[in-house]
Amino acid sequence: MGQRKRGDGREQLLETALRLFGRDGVEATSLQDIADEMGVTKAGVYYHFKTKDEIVLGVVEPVFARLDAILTRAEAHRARSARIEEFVIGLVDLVLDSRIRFSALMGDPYVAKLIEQHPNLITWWHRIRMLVAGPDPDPATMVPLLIFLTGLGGPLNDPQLAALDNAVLREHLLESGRRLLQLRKRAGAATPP
Amino acid sequence: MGQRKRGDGREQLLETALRLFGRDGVEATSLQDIADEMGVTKAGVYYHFKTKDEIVLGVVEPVFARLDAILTRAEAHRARSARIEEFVIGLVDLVLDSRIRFSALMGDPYVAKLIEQHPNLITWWHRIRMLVAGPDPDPATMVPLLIFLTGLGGPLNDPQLAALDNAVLREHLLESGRRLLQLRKRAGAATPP
DNA sequence: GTCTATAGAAGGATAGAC
DNA sequence: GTCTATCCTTCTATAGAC
Repeated sequence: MGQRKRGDGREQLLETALRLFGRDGVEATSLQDIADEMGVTKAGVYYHFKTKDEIVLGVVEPVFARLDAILTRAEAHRARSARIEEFVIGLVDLVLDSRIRFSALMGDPYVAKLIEQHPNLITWWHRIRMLVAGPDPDPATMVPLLIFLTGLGGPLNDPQLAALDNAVLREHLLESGRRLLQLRKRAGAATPP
Repeated sequence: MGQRKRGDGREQLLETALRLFGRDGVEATSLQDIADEMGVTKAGVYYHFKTKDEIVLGVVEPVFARLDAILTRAEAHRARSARIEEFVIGLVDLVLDSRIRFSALMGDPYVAKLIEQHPNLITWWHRIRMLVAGPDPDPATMVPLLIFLTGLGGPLNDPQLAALDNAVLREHLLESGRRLLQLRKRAGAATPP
């Protein structure tokens, strides 16, 4: 008890912030904008968060938490191709779930600088690198990987594609990932001998 | 005569602005920042451009001009695959030439809003769409295209990859584009009967 | 938990001297 | 073509009442 489940002020604020960050960019979104959108005043926002950076971190951290879970699951596989496939699937689902353009947020300069200042948030990139490219990454692997990672958010910015059914969009994103990283259609079950 | 060739104030300013925009994002780059970087004052900047938007347009327009040329060349081909191949090659070269991360700038929210206000700049997207996907675009074509377009800038943000030789990086970018858009290795000359 | 009020810095933009 | 000086707005952030 003592724990409200929804509209929990803080949670609602983070949702609002995420929406505005995704639409206008972090730098262009002022605390005033967030306050207006929620129908409160700026001081009301400062009750929940001491600084703007704290809000941005609050928005970004859940994404990294899921990324961490995805990596842990992928790293458990023995075969490299299975690891990559698991990673791609997890990433696509992450992007689809938090539709608020994953990579637009991740590509945001404001967020990038914040991440640089938080060593524990930098680690995820090393882990992805290791997972996909191994200890000695070569450009032939890294270039497609980075295009996929950076490009994943692109289709969601297009109104027509964003309107697509989640399942349909998911298949197309997965197919693109498979093509880029050269995975066969299915790692496990399919095509029996 | 009467036309200075370099350090032409205006040109030098645009170069500086492009560098800062690419590094920190447009919104986070103030006219003060640009002035400081050039060793002049804010008012000095305002002599060359009446508003910040004018500077951003000045930075963006050359890119669109080249994009326009690329599209015109690609549209001249009869076969669809040849059109796409020509487009991919042109785009990769554009990104490599103006290394200042093409898609980071294009993905910038500030730039996006400016473009929306300039009808003649919106056209390019319709042309690409038509070129690659035809009059009735389907998701199976659009999703990979958007991933490629959005993701092209990714590798250039990675210090290790950005340090690569232009020719090497070019080949990897082209290969990624071919995989995503499913082009065979060469459209014309190669593999004779 | 939300408000009013305000401080203090930084932003875009202009006027006018040199 | 560049400067000083200034204006107005908006920004982050804080203090203190309700």
